[in-house]
Amino acid sequence: MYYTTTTMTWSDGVTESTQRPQTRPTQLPYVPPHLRNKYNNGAMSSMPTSLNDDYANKNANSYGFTTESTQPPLGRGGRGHRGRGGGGGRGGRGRFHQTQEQDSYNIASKFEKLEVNVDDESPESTNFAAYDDIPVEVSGSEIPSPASSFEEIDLGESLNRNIKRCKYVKPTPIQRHAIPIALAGRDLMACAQTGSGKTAAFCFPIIHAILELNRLSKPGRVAFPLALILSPTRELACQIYEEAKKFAYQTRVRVAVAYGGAPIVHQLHNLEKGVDILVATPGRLVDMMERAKVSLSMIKCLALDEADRMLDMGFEPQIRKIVQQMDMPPCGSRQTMFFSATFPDEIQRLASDFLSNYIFLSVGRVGSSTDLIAQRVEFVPNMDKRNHLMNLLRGQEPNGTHGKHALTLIFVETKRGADALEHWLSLNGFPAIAIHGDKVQMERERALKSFKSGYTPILVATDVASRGLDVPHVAHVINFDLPKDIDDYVHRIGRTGRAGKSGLATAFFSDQNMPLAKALVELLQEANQEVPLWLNDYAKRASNIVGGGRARRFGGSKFGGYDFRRDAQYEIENDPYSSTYGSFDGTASSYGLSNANSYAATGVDSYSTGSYGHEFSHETVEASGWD
DNA sequence: AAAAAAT
Repeated sequence: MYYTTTTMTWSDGVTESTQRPQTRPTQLPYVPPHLRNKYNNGAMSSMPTSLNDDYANKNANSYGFTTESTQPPLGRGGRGHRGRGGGGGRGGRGRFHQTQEQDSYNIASKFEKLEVNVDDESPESTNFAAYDDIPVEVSGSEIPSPASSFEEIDLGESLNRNIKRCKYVKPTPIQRHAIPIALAGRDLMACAQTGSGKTAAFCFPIIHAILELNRLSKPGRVAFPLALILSPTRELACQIYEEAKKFAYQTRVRVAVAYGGAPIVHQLHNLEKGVDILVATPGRLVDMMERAKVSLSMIKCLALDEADRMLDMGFEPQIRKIVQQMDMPPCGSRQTMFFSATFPDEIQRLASDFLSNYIFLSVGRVGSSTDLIAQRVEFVPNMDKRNHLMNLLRGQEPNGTHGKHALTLIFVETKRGADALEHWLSLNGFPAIAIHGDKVQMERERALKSFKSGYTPILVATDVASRGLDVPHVAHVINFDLPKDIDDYVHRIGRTGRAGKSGLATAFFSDQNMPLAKALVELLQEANQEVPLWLNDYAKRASNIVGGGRARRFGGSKFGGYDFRRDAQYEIENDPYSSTYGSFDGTASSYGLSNANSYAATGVDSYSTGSYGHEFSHETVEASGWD
């Protein structure tokens, strides 16, 4: 139906500088519980509920926000809307789907630095043509129209200036779609490969909204950030922080970062100067909140990067604590945005607890964006891995792939394994360095810097480096040990082939990786990669052993390009209270805003037809090639 | 059994 593919060229704004204060291990002052003051929670009743009331009023998607003053708040913690699950009853109710055509893009390939540290990378190898055929999937109610240019978006004078400074000429696909959604104040679940401009996609609207609020944070003992961005690793938090600072340059919007492993006093000192946007890892943030140094009571916007990691078993309790058990405004009276390259069903289900009537957006699924990455899988028994690796590395030396502009990233399973392999490579004359979570933060950052600069063009890493990290010039990702989870594989190989450049990913498959075989085969097929015969055999055997796994329904989670709500019919049938769809029908009526009304009220009527306004049907699902 | 994230 509306499933169209398109031509585009782009390159993301590659972040280069990571100028951070040097970290020194210091003793942190212990704060006994009775001194950990409770912050007062009031004084926000006069605050607008949406970051973007102004925008919301101009758009078709304001309900739930602009109506806040006269309407009850949306369901708290995502449970509220489920209570209304019984309402409605149309076939395919509350489900919608659309795909849109893209224009061609022409983006300056380099991010101009506003700071020191100039790295003379050139875009000569950027493969623009490889970004043809980027499919975009959007589902949700009343979807804002995508923007084709930054002029059209018009984020205001100072932001426009920064966009020019960054040499962003045209928005990337994720930016085209996500920015209007975010500006409309809507909640969002977005799938896109990191390195596709995601950070800018949520930073620009956040900064814009804060400027519109015209209520910048003042210095004080307790920081009241207006926006919170969460990251699963410290390095990624730093990276986002650096980018956000560039975007907020000369806007008077203050950005601060909070992460562990570095002395908290510096971070606290920075907070006291006033914070509008706080970028944080969960642990340190909780620490600061318990010390009553940060209150989330003023949060208007919450963004989670690498959201699927943030909601996995290890992280979920911390996220729930931050989002649901502290003083953060409830779901529905804040704006919430999730970004990730992969979004498994279970995680989508969890995430929907934190979202209110959200839009699902997926840009660039595997068949398109990872054509840039040539994937190879080789059968290598554990015993032979080191020798095999050495041959591989020797083989790429003559090609000049060992130079500054061609880095090799090797993933291993364990921290000990990372150290061991680093040591062994060094012994054999390969300039390698390891990064993992057992190193102190300073070593981690030093390793990353050494790798980025090409001083040690081989980085041996655990999954600490698998997500979000943007290192230009990674030409080769080697999965020395394959991960257990196919999504981790996706994130790992995503460290290469970035910014429109091509990359190579080699995996060493051993007997232990049997459980991964099936998913790996599916992934390779979807990415138009050659599937070794032996791997196919493994996949068949594995699927017999593992028990015919339909664990990942429709294989849909691979590149996240699949709104799990489409499968909700199962739950609707079985249990009306578990329906995620109740909110859509329910919201419109309980808020007294029919679609027609809201369109009329906002003067946006072009969405009500065809490609934008319609609900998605089985027809469109089939047309889009799933099932 | 493993990695990440607070001290």
